[in-house]
Amino acid sequence: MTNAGYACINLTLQVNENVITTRGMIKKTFTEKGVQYASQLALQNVQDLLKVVDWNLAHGFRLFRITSDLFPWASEYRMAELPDFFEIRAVLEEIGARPIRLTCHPGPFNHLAGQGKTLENTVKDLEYQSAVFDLMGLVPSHWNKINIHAGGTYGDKTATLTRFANNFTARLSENLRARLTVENDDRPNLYTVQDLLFLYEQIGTPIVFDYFHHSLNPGEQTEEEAFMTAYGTWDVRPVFHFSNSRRDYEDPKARKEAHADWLYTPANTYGKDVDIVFESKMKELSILRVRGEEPDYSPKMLKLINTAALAADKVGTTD
DNA sequence: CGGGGTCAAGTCTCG
DNA sequence: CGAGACTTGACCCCG
Repeated sequence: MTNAGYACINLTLQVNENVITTRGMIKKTFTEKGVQYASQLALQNVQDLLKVVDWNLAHGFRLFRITSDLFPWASEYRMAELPDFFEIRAVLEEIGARPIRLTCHPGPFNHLAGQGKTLENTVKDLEYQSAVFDLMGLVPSHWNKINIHAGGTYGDKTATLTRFANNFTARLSENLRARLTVENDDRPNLYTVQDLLFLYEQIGTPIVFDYFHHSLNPGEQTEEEAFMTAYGTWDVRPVFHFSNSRRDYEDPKARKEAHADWLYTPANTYGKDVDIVFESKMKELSILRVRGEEPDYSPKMLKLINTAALAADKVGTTD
């Protein structure tokens, strides 16, 4: 079976009930208010994450990518020193016990092949993500993937991926190593699925196949070939990413890398069982629409949907 | 209290 | 050579 999931934000809860999991602050505020305030925000974030997870279960979603911004300024303290740590941990444990596959996708600043401070920051950020999963009580495996891009090429893909592999082995904890995956990039100078196969051979990191990125940066492989290459690197059911092009379906002037608000084409899974995170801007609503399960929208939601739907409707009528 | 300018991090691309 | 983008806009100040 294929589970459908989406990334980070539940629009239904956000718009109607102000449920958000990414409360943060700018540097100035952190300097002024410190870990005390970070703790408050983190507690509210995890409490809201529990609501989102429960909403997902109530609506048939058993896959969800959590935000990597649950803990503001996480690199500047250890979670255990937060004033609200015990309460936060209790909520995380509750989340981890729910029957849903949780993943995360740390930011574009993570470069495991980087050097100096770049590498230090990367290790810190990735270890923090892994520690969150540990606190949730999740057994370390690719089931709960921590997925990143390989990062820049520094002018030499092979040398860079070799550095990535060395740092992976030398610098990361066992639990993090068990969770880390890499994803193919959308730009021709960055990494294709075929490029990333090198990493799999070196250190066994599975490849997250992103259909849309592949279409923009296919390398030598067809979609089916890249899909199968990535599929072969997994030791549990894979998680792949899917979205449609905003330029092709909603706005001819959009950047070619932009994701569409809605979903327009099915993902071909080539007869395999894979879970898919749909990276459409309208989040869970786009999946409900494909399923033909349009809920009764609140006036606030209708306003949001009408804004997003404009481009989509245009495509429909000019076809 | 709503709107707009601004915001940690690395690298690459585009204008 | 600076802005914008990336997996996700939210924070904070000012009028």
